[in-house]
Amino acid sequence: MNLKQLSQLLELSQTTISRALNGYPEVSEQTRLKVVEAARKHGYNPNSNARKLATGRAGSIGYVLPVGKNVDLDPHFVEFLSGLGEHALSREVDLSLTPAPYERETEAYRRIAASRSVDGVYLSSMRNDEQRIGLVRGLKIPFLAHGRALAPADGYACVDIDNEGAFYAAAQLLLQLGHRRLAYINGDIDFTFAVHRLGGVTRALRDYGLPPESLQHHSAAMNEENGYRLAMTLFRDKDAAERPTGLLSASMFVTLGIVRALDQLGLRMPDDVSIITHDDVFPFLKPESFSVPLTTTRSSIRAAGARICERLVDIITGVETEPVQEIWPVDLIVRGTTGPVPAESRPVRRRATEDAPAE
Amino acid sequence: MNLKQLSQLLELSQTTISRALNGYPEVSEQTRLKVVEAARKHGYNPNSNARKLATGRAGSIGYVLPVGKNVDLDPHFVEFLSGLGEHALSREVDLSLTPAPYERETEAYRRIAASRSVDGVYLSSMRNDEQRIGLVRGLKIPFLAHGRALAPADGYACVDIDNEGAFYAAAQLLLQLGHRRLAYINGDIDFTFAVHRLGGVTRALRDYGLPPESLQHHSAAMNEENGYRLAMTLFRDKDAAERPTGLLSASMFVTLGIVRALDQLGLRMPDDVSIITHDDVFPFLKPESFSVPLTTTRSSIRAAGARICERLVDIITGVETEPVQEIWPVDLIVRGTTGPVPAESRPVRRRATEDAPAE
DNA sequence: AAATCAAGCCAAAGCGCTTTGAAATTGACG
DNA sequence: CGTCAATTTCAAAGCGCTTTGGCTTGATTT
Repeated sequence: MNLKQLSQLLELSQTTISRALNGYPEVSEQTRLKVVEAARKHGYNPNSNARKLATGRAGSIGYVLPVGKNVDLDPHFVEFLSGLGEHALSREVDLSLTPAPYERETEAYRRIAASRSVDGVYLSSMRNDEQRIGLVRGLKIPFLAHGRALAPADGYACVDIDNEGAFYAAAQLLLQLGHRRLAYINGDIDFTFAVHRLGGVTRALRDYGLPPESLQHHSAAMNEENGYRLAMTLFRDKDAAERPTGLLSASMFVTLGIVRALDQLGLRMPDDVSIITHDDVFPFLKPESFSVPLTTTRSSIRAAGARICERLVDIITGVETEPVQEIWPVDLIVRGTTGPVPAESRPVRRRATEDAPAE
Repeated sequence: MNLKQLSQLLELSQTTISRALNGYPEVSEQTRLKVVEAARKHGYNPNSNARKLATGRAGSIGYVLPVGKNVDLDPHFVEFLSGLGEHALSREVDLSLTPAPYERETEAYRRIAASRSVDGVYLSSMRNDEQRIGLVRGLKIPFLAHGRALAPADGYACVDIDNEGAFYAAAQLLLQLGHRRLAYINGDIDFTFAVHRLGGVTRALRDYGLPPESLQHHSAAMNEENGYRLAMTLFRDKDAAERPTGLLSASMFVTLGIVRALDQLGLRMPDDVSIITHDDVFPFLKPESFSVPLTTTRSSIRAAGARICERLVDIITGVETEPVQEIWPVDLIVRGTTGPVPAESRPVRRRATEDAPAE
């Protein structure tokens, strides 16, 4: 059943039917009711492709899905999607995923732009050498970034969490607890979130008068395996006086690996090592799900998904005009994996004030 | 730049351009080259909506994304998507996600069907009271199921793994190792995969002459929390003679919880308890990532995603006509969490043959 | 009673592509 | 040189919707 058939059935013009169904005022309430009723009864649904062609609006937002034999999507993507989907529902938009290998991303965006198959896109997993912002802007696709680029620094719309502040706070807590030998198992440093987080940690060190080299920093994909491997290099065969006492971890999957390594080495949290982990909020694995409940920096990626959908629709519909950079604060939640530095590891004091911040 | 403009530029008809670009034989190789070159140079890409309208083909496959405040997408969905996306790339199709709360699923499929926004859909998370197969068949949307329904038993196309066989094999191994007090922490029994798996376990018990009641069976959403909670009810305050010695787990997240509980209770794998876990293959958490490497039943959900894309496209294009039910075998991989039943738990033998299968 | 106006409806022109059926061009051949 | 078939190109008719601009009404104003 299409518009023409329905119009013949009701002995009304296609115009009137279309207007009645789309809520235009030029049609009497009486006819509208009749039309709506008939449409429902005969199961009429407008052909979305015809509508898209006529209006130029796609009614969907796009995402270029990175694929490849060795490309792993972020496991938190399901949570992000849940949030996005929940909001998309209320705005009646669909989500269109265009798969593309990293090397052919540009091409994918060009096709999306030229084919007008979506009204806007969101970008995520921002990299240090981010090219996409300039690209999609040039292609005139409305867009919203999840995360920030290093350059351009502003002038584009984004939603991001305060990664710098979060890890500043986390490092600060460790320092306040007396820890001086810190390590950070970071995510892939090609991504800006990892750079920002590292920046937060080093700023905290600086504030405490510690040189940046005092931090043992490792960068790798955020999975259990790397957590285990890097924790092993940090702690195996090290005696209490030299190994780190405060450890920052980029994700709970990483921390799973760290915990396995510590167990194996007979090190305990927080007695031997204090750990703070970033938690994107993942219902299948919670910070309480660890032998010792994790102290975390927490920010719901699901909420971010919902917000990104909301704002992207606003940008598309012209409700939001100025490019706002929305930075969310991150909670630091103290649970069981943080505690005072172990006695035998306390730095030898020369002056009584050495433990205090440098300023 | 649209088709008309390009045709004027080249002083050729729109017909010829369209044919040249789409590889029809009615155009000389010489003109085709000229056209393709000009299209590339001027960045011409056909408007996808116009094309969809004209051809009736959407060039995308659809999925109804379950959303809701308390709805959690399966974390393995990212892996499934990776596989799907990888194959979608080679077939040049996009993936369209239509969010819908569970109660309004039917409506979503109806809209998809009437609006012709996708060429076909795949269904997943098949439930016992599955309605969707009849629905989409009635709506004449080409479809492929990931997983099987209980009814109808056949007559529809699907890709599934041999859940029954996998858990038969797993239970059998435990029985062969002498375990007689088995427990199974299953996924939500509303889903058919959980029913099939339970069926496999009970069949194995039957083959060994054990009554179905001898299995302690728990069903719950597959996350760490439930794994911990249910393992606690199984093992806490139970002495060695009454607690289960063989345990089956529906997912690695569940097993994380089980392991935490066992650690806390001071029970060891495999000395006190043998465990077999189902592994969908998740790069962020591998069976080797446990203090004791997990014995698993393994089947790559990523491979399933790729295969489902492949077959769905075949179904849409008419290459596949008969509804094939494709059931993949599942590997049983023995690692460290399985071993012989502990001595003190061995059943008192009355006859020497009691350990052998009943048949 | 004529003039004005708003309300309600309609015909028709797009949107940008594919595809049908016919026309023009070419080359081969008697 | 005319004929026929094969090759290459084209004009035009859709695909199913939205939207512009105009046409009828019947009511209200002057």
